[in-house]
Amino acid sequence: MGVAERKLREKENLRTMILNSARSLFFKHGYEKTSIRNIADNIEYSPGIIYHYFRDKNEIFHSLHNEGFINLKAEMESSVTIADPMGRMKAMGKKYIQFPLDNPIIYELMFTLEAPIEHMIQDKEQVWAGGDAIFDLLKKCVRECIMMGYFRGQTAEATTYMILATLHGLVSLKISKRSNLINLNEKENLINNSFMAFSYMLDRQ
Amino acid sequence: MGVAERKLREKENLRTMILNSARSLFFKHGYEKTSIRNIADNIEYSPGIIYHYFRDKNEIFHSLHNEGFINLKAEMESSVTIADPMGRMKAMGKKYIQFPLDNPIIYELMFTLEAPIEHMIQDKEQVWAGGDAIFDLLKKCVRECIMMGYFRGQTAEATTYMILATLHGLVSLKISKRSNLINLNEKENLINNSFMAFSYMLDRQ
DNA sequence: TGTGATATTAAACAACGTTTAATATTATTG
DNA sequence: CAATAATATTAAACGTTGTTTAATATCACA
Repeated sequence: MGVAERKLREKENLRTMILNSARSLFFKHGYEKTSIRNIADNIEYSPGIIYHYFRDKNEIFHSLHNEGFINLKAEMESSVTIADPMGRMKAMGKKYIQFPLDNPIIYELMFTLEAPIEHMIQDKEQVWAGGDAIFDLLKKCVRECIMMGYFRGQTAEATTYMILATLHGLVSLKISKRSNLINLNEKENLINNSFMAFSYMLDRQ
Repeated sequence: MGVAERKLREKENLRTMILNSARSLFFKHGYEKTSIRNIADNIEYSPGIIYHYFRDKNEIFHSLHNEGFINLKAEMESSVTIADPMGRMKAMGKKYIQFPLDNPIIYELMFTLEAPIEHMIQDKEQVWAGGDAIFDLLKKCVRECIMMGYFRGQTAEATTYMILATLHGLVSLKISKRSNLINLNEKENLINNSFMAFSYMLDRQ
């Protein structure tokens, strides 16, 4: 039961406890194997309590997904000081790739799973703040690159989407366990080498 | 003694009926909202029967996933006649992109969802025939491109993985409903324009 | 001290994937 | 043709799941 012990402990923000608990359980056992009951057990409350702090499971996912975007953006912005637009682009690309390698579960929430998006649809939210922030960060950089003669004849938006797609593709094939299954001679550093092959092409002017 | 054969045929029929039913229900209502009971209802059998033809739900997913790879490969191979390697590469890229736009649910099974991969792991299958086939098709083309002076200093495997990642990224952002949410001035033909931006870079020699 | 608001829980609901044991159907043999 | 063996199919149950309900415990304040 654990109720008595729990009451002795400090009862602070339960909402935060739920999120922390959910996050760590998702990390440990994955999304599919973590239930509301597991989360409730973990914080030593009954399952029903979670619905006083979140409308449904999707809202938990949506919260963690937002959190992820804040962290990813911060990572990428650490390269903002690089003056050369193409150099900055590559640096941000590297930062982008590193994020899902360090936080695969959160990244899945941010870019693959339906749950956080479904929550937005139910809420009639039209703006995807997190995704827009990342896209705009890249787009600004692409615009500067175009002014320097890169991506001749291409629009900034299409180019940005293409770059984001490449970065996303590189890591999402890994996260979905596909890259491990492909028959390869050189498995070592596949993502990094592929990013280099991409960088080579980016340099075209 | 054609009895045994007829029995086998009937058995094959029901197996096929289950797959057809599953496929069409997934198309109509999506993966999460289609249950074993729905499939059984659809073919007018009891739910239990499905477990005489498939070990579990993952095996159904795995079967459809294999089917998808056969179709995708056939699509891409229709460009095999193009002599110029880079031209062939771009043509195959276009075919690749079109496939998930026409078959989003199946594509999700092929490259995103865990279920078919989990089935392979349980079966101790080491070889991902479908994925390998697509990768090899691209890799051959990349090798020829390299011989013609493209992708200087890059390995064929890393380059192939990069190209596959880009193609996959372009469509998977769409399938996961992310591309619709990004704030864009030109939503029209986003994927095609982005593929053109990619093609522009491919041409670097 | 008593009352009303709030926090929390226990219990139930319908649906899920899956397994079990029983039954219906078919094939084979005496 | 009848009896038995083999197979195909089902009904019912199990332990989950996310979520809702109504009851209860806890707390702030009159």
